[in-house]
Amino acid sequence: MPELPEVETLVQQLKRRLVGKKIVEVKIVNSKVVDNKIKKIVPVKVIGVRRRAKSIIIELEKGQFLLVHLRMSGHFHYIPKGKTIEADYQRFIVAEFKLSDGSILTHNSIRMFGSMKLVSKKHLDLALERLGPEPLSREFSLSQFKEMISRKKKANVKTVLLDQQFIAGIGNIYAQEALYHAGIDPRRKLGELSTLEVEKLYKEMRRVLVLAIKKKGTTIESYLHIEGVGGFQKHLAVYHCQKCPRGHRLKNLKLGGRSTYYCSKCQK
DNA sequence: CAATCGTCCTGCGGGC
DNA sequence: TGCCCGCAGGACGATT
Repeated sequence: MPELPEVETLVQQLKRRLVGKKIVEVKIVNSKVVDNKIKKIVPVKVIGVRRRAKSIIIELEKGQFLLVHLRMSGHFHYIPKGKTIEADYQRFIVAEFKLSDGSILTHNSIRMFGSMKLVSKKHLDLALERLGPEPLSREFSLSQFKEMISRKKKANVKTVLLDQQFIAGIGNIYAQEALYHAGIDPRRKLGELSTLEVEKLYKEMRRVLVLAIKKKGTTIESYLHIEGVGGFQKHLAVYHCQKCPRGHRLKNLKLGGRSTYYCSKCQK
């Protein structure tokens, strides 16, 4: 489930492999996931690659952008010139991009949930305008977080962390991890959190995200980055775990329709 | 205003 | 053993 750290990892890796090259050929296998219009604009040069929330933005010449959302199971595979696509990566290909240096980028998706759209600057801005702040941006201060929390007193803390309009890029893994490390029960209402707890949540949320980026994300089930598997799954405290780091048996409940692991002893 | 539900999709695990 | 049901998950709109 690519969330902020997984998408950030992919963006850094894609940037190194795509920027300055041209996409010379496109093969679209699943046009429900990948916009057919991309075929009409090749050859086209890649200007930049960046991230906003869980979206990858590939900037092309002439004010065109590829807006990519991987949802749960999307990934990329890069094949240098002269190599062939390994059998593992031939499965679930939704699109293939041939680059000007002879390399190939495949976009794969198991669940076919994601999307890759060709958009103008205007449509890009429109698609991203409702997103909340980036938790790791310099502008996202503790005082801003406190102010945001004070505006939604009745909402529960875990659901709000998953709300992309509230804060952008956090998903089911990192919401649960941040809450565990902050010692906060996921069912708590925002209005009940003490100043100290809000500060702890702010700090732990950012710490967990930074560490997860350093480890190139969490590989559980299908996530892969371009160079292999992530490493953060070794650091998970609660997500998909039986016991917390202090050895307590974890509880699981549904919150906002999502499975939620937490420790009733460590999280109050 | 907050929470829940349905929708999109397919691999896989559980149960019979 | 084999098959079928239902769950999982992110975003978004509609509904409660």
